[in-house]
Amino acid sequence: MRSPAELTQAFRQTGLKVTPQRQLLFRLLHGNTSHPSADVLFALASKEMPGISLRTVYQTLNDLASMGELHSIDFGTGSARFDPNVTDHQHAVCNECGTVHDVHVSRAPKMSGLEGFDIHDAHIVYRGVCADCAS
Amino acid sequence: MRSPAELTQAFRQTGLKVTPQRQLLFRLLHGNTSHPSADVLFALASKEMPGISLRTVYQTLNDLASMGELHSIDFGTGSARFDPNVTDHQHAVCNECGTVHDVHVSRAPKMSGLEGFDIHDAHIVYRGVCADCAS
DNA sequence: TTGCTAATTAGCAACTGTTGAGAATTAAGT
DNA sequence: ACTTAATTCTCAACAGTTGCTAATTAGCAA
Ligand SMILES: [Mn+2]
Ligand SMILES: [Mn+2]
Ligand SMILES: [Zn+2]
Ligand SMILES: [Zn+2]
Repeated sequence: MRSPAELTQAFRQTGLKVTPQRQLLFRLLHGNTSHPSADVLFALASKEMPGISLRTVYQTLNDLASMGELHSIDFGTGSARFDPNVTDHQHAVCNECGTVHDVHVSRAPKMSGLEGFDIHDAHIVYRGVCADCAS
Repeated sequence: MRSPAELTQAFRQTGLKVTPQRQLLFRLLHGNTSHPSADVLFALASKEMPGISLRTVYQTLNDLASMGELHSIDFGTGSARFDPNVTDHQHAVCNECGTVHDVHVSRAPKMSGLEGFDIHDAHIVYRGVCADCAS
């Protein structure tokens, strides 16, 4: 995801308005590696801007996602997680605390057993126990 | 997933009863490679047994899953998909028609960027367009 | 075969995460 | 400042799944 300043330009160029609510979310998301849910972002945003609506949070997240600034990922944990890091990487999910960590694989694994399937994307999810929870 | 006959034994040994509803679901699931949702199974079951409850379908699926006979997989398509094939394999999901295909990878891909994470499971989801939808 | 009892079923309400709709507000170009 | 389309907020609706409970039933034992 680009910086709040760059996003401001991008939004205006697309005909989208830049509101205080959106600016706040730009700030909360930029460089955020915690893969927050909409709920968590709503809680964070509410601290700085009481009265902000959860609907607005969803709306902004959806806007960012459809602009390709954000990925919405469903790990099956009940709610979608949002990732401002749209560079190629994979994830490790802790079964104990639910945290999502960024990981990398050396090379995209080749698959077999399916002819003629045009792969657009491959996503690996590792599940297990993170270092913090192991102790 | 084991055969309906074997599941009958396994259920009784666990103190679970084997009802006509469950036997029907055993049959519908055994060897099924379509990764059906609860809804689809409910529709199939309803043809043979009108009046069967969606609740019962969920209950049986949950029982099978907690016995390890079935995997419940969330591909983010709105509803969980159930897979009676519990051997190690991966999946390819078509963005057009939503079908889920079984695929295999030659070797489990090593991840980097995270120390001390105890990996219990790695699941790869390939997304793209299947051969049928490409034409 | 019959009876007992705990498990199961069906039906429906409740729940969670997310989206739809619409009136009031506001960004931003003129 | 004025205009207007976009946005916000509120609240209802939605989908998938689970909780609850009275009525039914499987499976065991007598
Ligand atoms: Mn990430
Ligand atoms: Mn499969
Ligand atoms: Zn952990
Ligand atoms: Zn397809």
